[in-house]
Amino acid sequence: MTAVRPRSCPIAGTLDLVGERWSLLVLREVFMGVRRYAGIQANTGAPRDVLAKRLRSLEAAGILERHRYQDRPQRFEYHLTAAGQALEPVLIGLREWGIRHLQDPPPAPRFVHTCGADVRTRVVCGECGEPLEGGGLVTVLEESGSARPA
Amino acid sequence: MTAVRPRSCPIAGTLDLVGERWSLLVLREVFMGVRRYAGIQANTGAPRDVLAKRLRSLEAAGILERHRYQDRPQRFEYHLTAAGQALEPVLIGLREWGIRHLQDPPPAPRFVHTCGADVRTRVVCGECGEPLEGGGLVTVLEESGSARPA
DNA sequence: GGGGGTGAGTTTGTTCACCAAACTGACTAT
DNA sequence: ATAGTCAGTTTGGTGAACAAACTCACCCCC
Repeated sequence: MTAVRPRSCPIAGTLDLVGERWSLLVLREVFMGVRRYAGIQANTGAPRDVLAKRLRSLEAAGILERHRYQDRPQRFEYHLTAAGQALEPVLIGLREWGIRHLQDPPPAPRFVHTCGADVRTRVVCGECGEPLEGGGLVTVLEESGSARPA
Repeated sequence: MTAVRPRSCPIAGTLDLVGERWSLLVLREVFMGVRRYAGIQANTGAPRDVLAKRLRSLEAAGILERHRYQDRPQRFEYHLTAAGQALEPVLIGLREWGIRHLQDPPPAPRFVHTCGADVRTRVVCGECGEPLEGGGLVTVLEESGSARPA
């Protein structure tokens, strides 16, 4: 029996925070400017109790901030923190993949540059900035020091 | 009561395929060159039955392909299709976010350029290629035609 | 002041997926 | 013959998700 030693890696860590069923859809809405409970609930379809729980956990993770915009009754808006904003490439990556690879791509909310064109993600070398189009990428396993081609 | 009309969008569609708890971790392993059941199970920690289910659904989604590498007993390896390869920016985006924003970032498997440097994602304009560093991005809601700043 | 509506949840009861652990079947190694 | 591996499948229990109803604090309008 091979020992089960789940890799602790930043991908897993990030998914612990935003990898649950509704979290990224909640973030999609906030990115689109829908900041209040009712709108997020209507546009995602998340059950109300689950949505409340997700909003709390995204807040606890430092991804959303809750701002009171009225007292009596207290009402809140959810805003992205800097860390939340930094999830934009993930959402855009998911969107881009869906547009290209889903069997029957649904209409896509557009994320557009100020010049009017759609944005897209690109994987680049962190140092020289050169784009990697599938090739030239190697994964290195830290624990063993061995490298294998992707 | 606001009517619940879940947005059908490519982000949601993509998450229907890879948004479940273990799917992206399975893909991480395959990207890292771990292609067999036992290795994927050990490195992700996914329960065996759930892993079997996820491998089937990723195969059905056209993201993985099952290749028989021996008969008697039949044994399989899981390989990325072109569509699966195209999820690379999402994984790299999650990894990059984790490295920068997790409270206590775990050691990261490296995704390196052939020049030896870590890769990263960049959001660029699909047309002019100009990088967008947080600014200059607008979300357009197709259904209403209204635009709001992100 | 009574009736209807909204916004943001919480409560309730059921169903379902996840989970760990045990089991299977076909093999290999000693 | 015994033990071990690989790739699952089966089993039974538990927690989470789910839909629907309910709550609470308001506002509006007649």
